[in-house]
Amino acid sequence: MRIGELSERTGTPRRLLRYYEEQALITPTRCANGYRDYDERFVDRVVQIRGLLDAGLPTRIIRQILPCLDKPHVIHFPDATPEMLATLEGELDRMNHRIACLTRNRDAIEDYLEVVRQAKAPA
Amino acid sequence: MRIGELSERTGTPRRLLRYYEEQALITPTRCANGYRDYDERFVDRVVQIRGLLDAGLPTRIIRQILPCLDKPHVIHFPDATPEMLATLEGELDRMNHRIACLTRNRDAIEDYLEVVRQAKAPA
DNA sequence: TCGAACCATCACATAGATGTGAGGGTCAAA
DNA sequence: TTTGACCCTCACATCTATGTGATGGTTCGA
Repeated sequence: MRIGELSERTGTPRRLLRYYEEQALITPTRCANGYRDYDERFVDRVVQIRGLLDAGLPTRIIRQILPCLDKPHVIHFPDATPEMLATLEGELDRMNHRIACLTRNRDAIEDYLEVVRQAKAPA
Repeated sequence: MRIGELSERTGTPRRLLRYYEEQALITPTRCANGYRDYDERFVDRVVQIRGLLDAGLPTRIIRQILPCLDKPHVIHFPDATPEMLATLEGELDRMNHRIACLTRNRDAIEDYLEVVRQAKAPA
């Protein structure tokens, strides 16, 4: 599929699809005429990238963790250098912090909304 | 306490403590000489702000949710306008998405590391 | 064959969080 | 009283993710 369709199906501006490519997060092939050519798998990939960006991860980190997220890990054994693994463990840590922080605050907001609703409903 | 101590205790550059104030996330009092004066509660507050920023929330949103996170909700009933509540529900939603996305990817990274360790250990 | 609707690259602009430094007060301890 | 370590307020710089538009090529149906 071409960039326009991927853009529509992922709700992502074309500009950003090109940007993600520039950041080496996705690597579409090219048609004879130079148009980018994306296969189906890019849909999920892009959604995932956007989710991670939205969660505060920079492209630099996303670029590092994306290869680990493809189903058959087997292929990626060789390129797992010790520094790479250390980076990943560090990111894992930071992600856990993020999750904890978000969860804590989400729960607090939920509590708040709950209390407010209680106060309004019986009025 | 003054800005320097708060900075050290929270690991936050002074510059940012002033920025958070400018963004109305914290409102320290002032000493007679113009120095900012923070009480104990600002330590947790700043840590919380940083956590939320790190998790991808902009100051604009953080400013809105912070008041809901103080323990006695009771005080904040009156200022809960319908739009405000709608905003909060929307943010709740986005936070849940973020949490889901982060959790999914964290688990995937964990799996990956697990597999890599399995492959290295018995070698 | 022409126009609409795609696509390409390039470049400049913006917004938010943060870095850095200039120029200048305050205050306590030597 | 001077020095060093604080503090203040600007103001400009930087980085990352985005917006926007200029300029031009490709394709396809009227």
